[in-house]
Amino acid sequence: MDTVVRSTVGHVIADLGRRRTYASGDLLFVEGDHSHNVYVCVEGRVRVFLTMPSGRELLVGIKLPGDEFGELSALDGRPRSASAAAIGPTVVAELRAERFLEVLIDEPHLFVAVCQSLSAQLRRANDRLVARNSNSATVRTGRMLVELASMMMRHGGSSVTYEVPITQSDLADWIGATRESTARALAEFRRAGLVETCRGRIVVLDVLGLNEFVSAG
Amino acid sequence: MDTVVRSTVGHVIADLGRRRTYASGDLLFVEGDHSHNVYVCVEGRVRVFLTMPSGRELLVGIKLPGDEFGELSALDGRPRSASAAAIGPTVVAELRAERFLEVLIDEPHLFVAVCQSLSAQLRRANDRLVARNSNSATVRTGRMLVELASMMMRHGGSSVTYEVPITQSDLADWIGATRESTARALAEFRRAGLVETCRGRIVVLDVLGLNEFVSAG
DNA sequence: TACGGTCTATGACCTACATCACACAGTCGG
DNA sequence: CCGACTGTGTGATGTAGGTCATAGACCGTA
Repeated sequence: MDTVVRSTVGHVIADLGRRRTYASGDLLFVEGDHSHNVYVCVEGRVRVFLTMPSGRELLVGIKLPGDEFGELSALDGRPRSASAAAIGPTVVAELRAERFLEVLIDEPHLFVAVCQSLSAQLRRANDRLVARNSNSATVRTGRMLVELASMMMRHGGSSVTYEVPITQSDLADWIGATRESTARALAEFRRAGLVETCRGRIVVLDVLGLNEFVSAG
Repeated sequence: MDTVVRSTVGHVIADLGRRRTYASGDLLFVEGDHSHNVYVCVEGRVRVFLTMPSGRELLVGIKLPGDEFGELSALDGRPRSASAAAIGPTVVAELRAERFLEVLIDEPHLFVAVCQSLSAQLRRANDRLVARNSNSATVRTGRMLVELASMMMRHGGSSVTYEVPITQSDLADWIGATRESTARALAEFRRAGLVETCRGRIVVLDVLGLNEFVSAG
């Protein structure tokens, strides 16, 4: 039920919006921009991230096909609070804020869906705030890996092991740690036989085990 | 304009809701609760906070008269993501989620306001995430003090110096640091002649100076 | 006015992590 | 096949800030 409603928002944007294609790494918008379009991911993946003064990035979400993003600026008209970039070749649908709002006003049930999406993001942000303050870098690394593995699962990963296509630098940026700390955490997981690492990707051999590992201590 | 719209949401809740009075420290709801009421602060102040595994708290917002809160659970029906407690004697209006949603569906422009409120919270959460990763405890302490002083200003503080009625433990919990770190930061500010400290309150002698202090380095 | 509770202040550690530094392994273009 | 580049793996070292310990100030209350 929930997903039906949510996908409807995506569908509306997909139906009314203009298709756009991006190559890997292309930026859809950048933190501070005064653009107010709203997007839905149609094909591929989009990463939404904050840039810290140090220049490092901090992942706030990965958008998969059907997920909408960029609503914040569309809703309140303020500058972009985050940047968005394509992970691999990606197709999105782009809709102007004015049109988006018109549709929402016409269809209050879509408004509920949008609010729920915002709520989910807010809950997630709070979780991360707590995680950052209470978990070690190792635990955060493991948690993020489990999360990414689950995401792969959701999107057609069928094997028992999950290949997460990501560099250690990205992973580090995303959990708010250094590349080195992340590498050390991965080394720990590797020694425990939970993951394998190679250039550009991490293979989670035992998702449950990894989850256990970072839950217990 | 923005505030007019926002206050309307508050007014609706205040008009339709049931008045409730709380004493200092009383809990309105607790993280994990399955209640779904939405609130507006009518008189006094409410602090909304997360509880970390360590038992420490983390402030996510202070609600002043006119501010609504508790919308998340009302909107998505999920358990409370945070706890809310009265700071000093407080009056709020409480409205059932179902009624709240009915009104929103009837009045789409209120929906926009709610979305904007959620957006603002999300932006704020992101800011804190970045702050936590890039600023020292001292800087965060100072920033929070400046913010609290401004809040006092907004609410009738008229003098050049601002008395922030808060214990160091609370301040520490709110910025995600220990009481000791916060005390040391305050000692630094005190030596610089920017603040004075006494039992249960901090007097900001020079808001601009403090702001400068934590902005520059 | 003596006592328990709460708040402030500060010193002495000690760990988690960032920083720096370097070596090595894929991958790509010429 | 050979640099150049990008990614990985790990040691050495520094440090911010957490933890622990202690002491004094302030406040309510019996």
